[in-house]
Amino acid sequence: MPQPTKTVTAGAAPALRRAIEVLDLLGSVHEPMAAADIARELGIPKSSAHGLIATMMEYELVIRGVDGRIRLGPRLMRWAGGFLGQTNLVSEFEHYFAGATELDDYTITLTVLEGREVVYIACHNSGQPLGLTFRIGMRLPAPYTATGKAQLSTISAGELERLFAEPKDWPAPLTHLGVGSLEQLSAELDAVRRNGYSIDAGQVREGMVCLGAPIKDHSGRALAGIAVSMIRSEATGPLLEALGERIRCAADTLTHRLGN
Amino acid sequence: MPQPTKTVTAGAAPALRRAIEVLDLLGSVHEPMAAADIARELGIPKSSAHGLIATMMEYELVIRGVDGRIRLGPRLMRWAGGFLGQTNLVSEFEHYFAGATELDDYTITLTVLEGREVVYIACHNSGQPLGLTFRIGMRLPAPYTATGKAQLSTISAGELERLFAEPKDWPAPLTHLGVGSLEQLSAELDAVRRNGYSIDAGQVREGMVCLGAPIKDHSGRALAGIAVSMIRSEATGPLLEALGERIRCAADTLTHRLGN
DNA sequence: TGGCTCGGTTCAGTATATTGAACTAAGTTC
DNA sequence: GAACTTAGTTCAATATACTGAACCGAGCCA
Repeated sequence: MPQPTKTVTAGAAPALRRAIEVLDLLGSVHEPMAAADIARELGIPKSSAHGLIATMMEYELVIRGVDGRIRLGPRLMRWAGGFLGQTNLVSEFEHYFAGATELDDYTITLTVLEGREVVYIACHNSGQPLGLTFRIGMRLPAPYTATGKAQLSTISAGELERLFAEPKDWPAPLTHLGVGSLEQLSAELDAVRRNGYSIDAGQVREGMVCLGAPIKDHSGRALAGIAVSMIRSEATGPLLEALGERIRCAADTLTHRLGN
Repeated sequence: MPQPTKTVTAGAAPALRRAIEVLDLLGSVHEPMAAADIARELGIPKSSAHGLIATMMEYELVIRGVDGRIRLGPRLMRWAGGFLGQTNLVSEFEHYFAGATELDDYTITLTVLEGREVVYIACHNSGQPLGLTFRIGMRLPAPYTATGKAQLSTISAGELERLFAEPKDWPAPLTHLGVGSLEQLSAELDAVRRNGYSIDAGQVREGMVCLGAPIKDHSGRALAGIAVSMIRSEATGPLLEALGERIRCAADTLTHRLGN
């Protein structure tokens, strides 16, 4: 009975799978696409794409612009609102940092891990210019961000390997400091586990330093990550260590408040 | 050939339709559900729900909590980010109101119309307590909100009737001031078209007054709505009129900046 | 403890969703 | 302005996804 091929069981709800692919595609290119382009890009028959997109339009998952091209629709915002409302992560985050006045001058962010990327679900941008304003819904490559490394430090070596073994799995570096190998990443994650907090020193943006820590579920796996960001010139040794402790402590408190 | 029943063509991509229903359901109840509950609630066979949910979990559209119950997953945030990034509505909004310092003390919101509701896609909450903090992803019934009325004022009478003809179509009022009939609403929308801005005086929250205006596309149909909110005691006649003009002017400018 | 309820999972048969091919229409090029 | 390319749409035939029924297993109550 050899059938060990881990084929992705492509035999259930194909319409749904394809719809997901369409939405991912539209989300990754940053402009609308013609229906025929979508079909070509995904390698599905034109007629199938046609029917699928018609149904998706009916529900406003996608909308057709004035030029006839397809773009993401507002229904997606409704679901995102449901996700944010269902998890109390965001409200706990808001509440906690509303009370942490000594961090008021820093930019604080909350993300969830999504594949090889982190997605920002809450942001407190301080007045201080970092060369980057975090926004809800924004995505960045996990291995370069502080929140991403914090979350990756809680998954198993096997899972990590599955995510980042191949060079093609690696997102393009954002600065010349981007890590590039599984060994390097996994050594760094060891350090994260030892210290209790993660560091991104200029891997996302030149001149920006971020410290992150994971919020964990009952099993110890990361549910989300938080980070504090500052400009490089401010990131002196003692302050860095103090803030690292601070963010680790914040993550632990939030982990606890969420019942874990 | 009598087959005039506008049956919702339930013969295309049923898996997708059902997945949408599942996500809507999970988004509307504010807690996780057991798979069997979902099947019962939607009136679909248990086995179908099982297969569907398995596929949805594979893509992290939904996730299974520690108690085995199903909740919305983080993938939805990614799509929302795509939607927000694709439209420059949000960035134009941010940019415009960042420069409008005379409105700094007011709460300003941006919504899109989604069926009978508006969804908040950007919010500037002022310090002033309104008894309600607007949050991204939040939904409110369109006919009670200023942004909703502003957007409804741009659709045809026929469409309006299709949305709100039946009493059962009306969302539950949020305060004792909620409108309740199509006639009343449509008279109010006439006034909105005359004045150029819409008013919600205590229909969303007792003691809160909001003024809204529509951002339009090339055809004159609303693309989004913006509103300014204040507490009732502040909403004196002259100020109200000035702010109404201001928000209408802001909406027109944004309409123009978006190329319409 | 033993029976019962209810959630989750599996599987073969059939109702039906997908698709290849054919067609229209609109833009583009020479 | 005519030929060509390409997007959008339609439809019957068939490959296949959904379903009903049956099977586990855990929790609950008497």
